[in-house]
Amino acid sequence: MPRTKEENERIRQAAKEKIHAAAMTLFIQKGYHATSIDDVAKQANISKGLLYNYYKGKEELLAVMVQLRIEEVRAVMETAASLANPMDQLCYIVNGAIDHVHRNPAVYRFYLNLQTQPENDHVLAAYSEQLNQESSRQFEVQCQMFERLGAKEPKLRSLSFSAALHGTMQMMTMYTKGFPVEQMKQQMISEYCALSHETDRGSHSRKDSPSKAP
Amino acid sequence: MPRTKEENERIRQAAKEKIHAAAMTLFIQKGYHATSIDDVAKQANISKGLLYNYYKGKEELLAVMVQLRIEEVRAVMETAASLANPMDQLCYIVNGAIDHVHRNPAVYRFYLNLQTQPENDHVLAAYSEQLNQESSRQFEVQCQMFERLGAKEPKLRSLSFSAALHGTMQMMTMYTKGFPVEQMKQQMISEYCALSHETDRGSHSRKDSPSKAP
Amino acid sequence: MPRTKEENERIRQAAKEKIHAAAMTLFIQKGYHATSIDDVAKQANISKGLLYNYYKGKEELLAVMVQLRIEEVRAVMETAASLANPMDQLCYIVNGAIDHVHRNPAVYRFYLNLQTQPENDHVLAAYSEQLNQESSRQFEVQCQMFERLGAKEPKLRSLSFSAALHGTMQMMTMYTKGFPVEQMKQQMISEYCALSHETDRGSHSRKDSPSKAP
Amino acid sequence: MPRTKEENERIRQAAKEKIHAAAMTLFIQKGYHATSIDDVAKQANISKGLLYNYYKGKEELLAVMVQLRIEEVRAVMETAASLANPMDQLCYIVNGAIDHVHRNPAVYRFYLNLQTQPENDHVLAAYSEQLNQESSRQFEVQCQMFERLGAKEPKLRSLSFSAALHGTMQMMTMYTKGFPVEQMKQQMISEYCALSHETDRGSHSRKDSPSKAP
DNA sequence: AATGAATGAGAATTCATTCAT
DNA sequence: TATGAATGAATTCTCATTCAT
Repeated sequence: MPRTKEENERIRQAAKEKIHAAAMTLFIQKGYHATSIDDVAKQANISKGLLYNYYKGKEELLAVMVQLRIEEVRAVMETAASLANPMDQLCYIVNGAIDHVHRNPAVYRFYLNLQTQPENDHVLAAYSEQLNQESSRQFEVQCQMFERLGAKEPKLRSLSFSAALHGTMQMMTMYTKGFPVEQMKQQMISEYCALSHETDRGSHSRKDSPSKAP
Repeated sequence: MPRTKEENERIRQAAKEKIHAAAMTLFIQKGYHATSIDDVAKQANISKGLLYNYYKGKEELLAVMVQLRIEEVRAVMETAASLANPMDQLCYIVNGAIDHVHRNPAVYRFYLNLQTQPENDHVLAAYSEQLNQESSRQFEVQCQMFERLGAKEPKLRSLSFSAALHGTMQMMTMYTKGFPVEQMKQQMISEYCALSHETDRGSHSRKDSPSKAP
Repeated sequence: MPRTKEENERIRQAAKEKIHAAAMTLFIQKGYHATSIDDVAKQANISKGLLYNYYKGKEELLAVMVQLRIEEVRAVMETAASLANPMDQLCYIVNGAIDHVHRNPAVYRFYLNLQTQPENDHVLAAYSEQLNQESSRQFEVQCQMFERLGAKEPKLRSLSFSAALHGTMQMMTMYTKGFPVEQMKQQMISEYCALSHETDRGSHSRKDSPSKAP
Repeated sequence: MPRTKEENERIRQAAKEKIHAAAMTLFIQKGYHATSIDDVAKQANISKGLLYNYYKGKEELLAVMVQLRIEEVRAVMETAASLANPMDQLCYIVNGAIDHVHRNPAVYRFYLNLQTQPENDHVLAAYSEQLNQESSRQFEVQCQMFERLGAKEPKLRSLSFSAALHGTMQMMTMYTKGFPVEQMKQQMISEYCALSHETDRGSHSRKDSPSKAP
């Protein structure tokens, strides 16, 4: 007697999940190029053939990872956007991003690595591009937050915020031990997530520093 | 008649230089993995065999690039360190770094990619590590600059500066067109390269933001 | 309640037939090598597993096709042989063969392809051989027809007839459109299926053409 | 010291020839599908890698064979066409074709096998098509020969001739031993390569046999 | 009888590296 | 010094076949 449709579906999903998890582990650990399909199959405890039953090839495994990442990031932004006021929203972003990298630096490292792939690497460029596009989309949302916050030049402010945030995360992946996570978070928050901030500093600001213009 | 020793040496150096330039061009353009030795030899207009005469293999070509990068960065830091006052020093760093990325985003992108290589990629990890170590060294020097500047928490300040700087450069490699380079530079400068800055802002700082504590 | 023996058998036969038809369609369409077991199962709307329940493997599907072909050809020859006079017999063969190819060139093409399989292809050679043997058997029967027809050298005449017939069919599979089917048929018939023929032409025949010697 | 350009070229040509010969031997012996690249390399006594240095893949080896075949066939037709009178031309074709198959039945068998490849086999169809096109081209030339010979319906006559010739060759590949080669050749010649032929037989021809109509 | 998940052997292809010249 | 022919290990991918359910 054959298995029921549902049971098969369950088995399929479980296998796909197992493979995907194995790929993710290895890609993050050893990198995309350094991981062979054989490695993935072995890690997932299945045969190469089965892997190909579920995924078209190595590239599709990466595609799935990228897709999931995009959804993950989008979810964070949506949660942030749903918060009542822009201060909380930005705080949420800072905390979420930094905590996430803190818990799992290799993951951020992996995606940053992917995003910095040379544009002419025909295998990876597409995924790099996808991640970049998602970043752009987030950036738009962020700009609105700074607008609501009353920033004089919300775009510039948002860019500056993103730079500081990603720079911080980048550092975290490189100097894992002893990184003053909390302090950096606090600084980001006091710098960017305070309503009064710009107004306060406005009185001292200089003409050539538009985002902090008086 | 045979060439003189000097001439031979000159020829060797020229050849090595040609090869190295070819490798650099291609690695940056297509990435390390996507570039084959054949590609490099062709780009350098020499034979594969000759390439192996000068370099032990593909990896050594990368090693040379990393070495040169380290020297380049070190030179910038030394020049900066030689300037009279910390404000100028930091200004010099900001301008140098950002202008450099602005002129050639792919180069920064390449090295950032290398630096974010997974730690278990046995081929690339060593070079990634080297770059990271050099960054650490720079960081020490930077800390001294902030110390001389009178920063209350020079280490934290330096870290924050580095984060902002690298974050900015990272963004530049991803959104090349229309990036407000000058504005971002000005902001970095007004934020970090002013003596009065911390003092000024000290009066508004909050307890939970240690780096800006009075 | 369980099915009766007969019903079971009926189901089995129906399934086998379905599978075999699917295989035949695909083999003829795409060729034996280019058709996968998966393709066949899908075309037959059954599972791979069931296919293996009925047939030992891909090769057996081919064996069945070959067997059926042999029976088909044999039936034609038997019908022909049952006709009253050799003229009708040969006419029947010509008409039957050419019409069949005309209606379905791909089928003849397929079997011709199989028959021209290199002898050392261990998978297909056996089937190629079987078809050839059947051809030999037919040839014997044909020879008798030419004998009854009064041909001077029945074997040679039969060979010539077979060559002309198979040559015509071969051409038909290669130039489907615009092939002068009826004219070719008529020519074959007037050349080979007339009692008077050889006698008639005998008067002009030359010494070096033994089969047409008076 | 490197080899001279010429020497390299010689080496390259020799290797290509060796590979091509090996491929040809095996393809003819075991068939295209049953021959692996490994087989070819082994037969040629070289490494797989070298094979790929010279040929893009298995398919290109086939392409070369097809190309050579086309040239070979074309050369025969050109020589034939250069003969003084159509009788000699057709004689030359008959003798050339049949002798060739007689000496090497497997070769004709191979190309016939290729030409009868199912049209939907995407790998082989293109080559099958090429051979067919070349056959068409030859057919045109042949028609002119029959025209010069004064045939009433040169096209039909040419088709009939081709059918008889290819049919004969087909038979030869299937019943190698004891095939009455010379007799068949003589018959073809007396049937098709005689000026008087059609006129002679014209008196007996029947209405329904257009190519032999008076 | 029926299913399709799972296997693994085998095929094609790439490419860093070596070596004879 | 300089060349490029030659190698073979590593990798991706396919598919006939098995087997638990």
